[in-house]
Amino acid sequence: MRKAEHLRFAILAAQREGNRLLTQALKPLGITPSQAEVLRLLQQHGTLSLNGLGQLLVCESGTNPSRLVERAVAAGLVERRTDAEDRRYLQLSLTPEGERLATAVAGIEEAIYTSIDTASDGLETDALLDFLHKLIDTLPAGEALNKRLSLD
Amino acid sequence: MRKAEHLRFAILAAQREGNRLLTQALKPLGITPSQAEVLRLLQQHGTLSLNGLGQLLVCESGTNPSRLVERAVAAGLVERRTDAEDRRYLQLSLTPEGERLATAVAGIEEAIYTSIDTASDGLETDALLDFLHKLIDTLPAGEALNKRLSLD
DNA sequence: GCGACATATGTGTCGTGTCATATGTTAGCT
DNA sequence: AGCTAACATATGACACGACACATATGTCGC
Repeated sequence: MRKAEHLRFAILAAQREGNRLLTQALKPLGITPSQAEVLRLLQQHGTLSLNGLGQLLVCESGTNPSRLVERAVAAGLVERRTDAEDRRYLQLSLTPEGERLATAVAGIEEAIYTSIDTASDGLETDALLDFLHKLIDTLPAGEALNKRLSLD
Repeated sequence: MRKAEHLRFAILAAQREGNRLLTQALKPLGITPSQAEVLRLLQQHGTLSLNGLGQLLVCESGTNPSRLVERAVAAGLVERRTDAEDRRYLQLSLTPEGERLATAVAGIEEAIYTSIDTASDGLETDALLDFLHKLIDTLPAGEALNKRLSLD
């Protein structure tokens, strides 16, 4: 197998298994990885429009978070109001319950990052990031990631 | 943003955008990335059972490729016969049309690998592979990948 | 041969992810 | 004001991805 193919499948496998593990870890909270990302972004940014949220989401089509948010609203985690100034926009914000879950999510993510740190111990992670950014920087998910990096 | 989090999202973004690009590239053939993986595996291995196929699939739940294969059969790309020796097993193989598409897929993958080569030019890709394998080796998708590496 | 167990495959359900398209809202031009 | 373009959001359709559970077939001990 040529190296590029090996890399492609290794990235695919890492993403898929990471998502699976995160799904398990979040199951006690009753939410999915995508929903967790929504909660964390709203916690960090306070209020966002649907479009604004979409531009920060890596996990989901930034082009279409309608249904993702719809489920979060149905679960009582997110409030959705139309902006009085410009009725095209939604104002999304966390409910107290959403706030509580967002904090729980942060703890779970911490544990995951610790195990990533272990796996990358002694490795030149900057080179990996360079490589990945070369692949994604011009594409929507890469732009979402870069936007988040610049806001942190 | 801490580095582990950055890595997590970069891998997620790379997978998501790679899949999106591959979806576009495969659209003229009328198949999806997952179906393409099925065709390529059957082309390389001749005949596989559903379970055997699942153990080699990275892209899809190896635990349940029934419906993935079902769609490929419906599209006339794969033949599905029950094994006469042990009627629990299926024997999956490509139709001539499936064979033709599998070869077309191989060409498309070549183009992708060339662009991955460009992005990884001058980088220590072995370190990246080490890192990814540390993350996935004990998990199903990692085992599928390792099995494929050992068969190539 | 019979019954418990294991294995292979299928199905139901839910949540993504993606694209195309529809609807509602505002801004800008004349 | 009226028309049109741009923008934000919603919806329909289809394929994955994951999990739980159901069905069918084979194996092994008795």
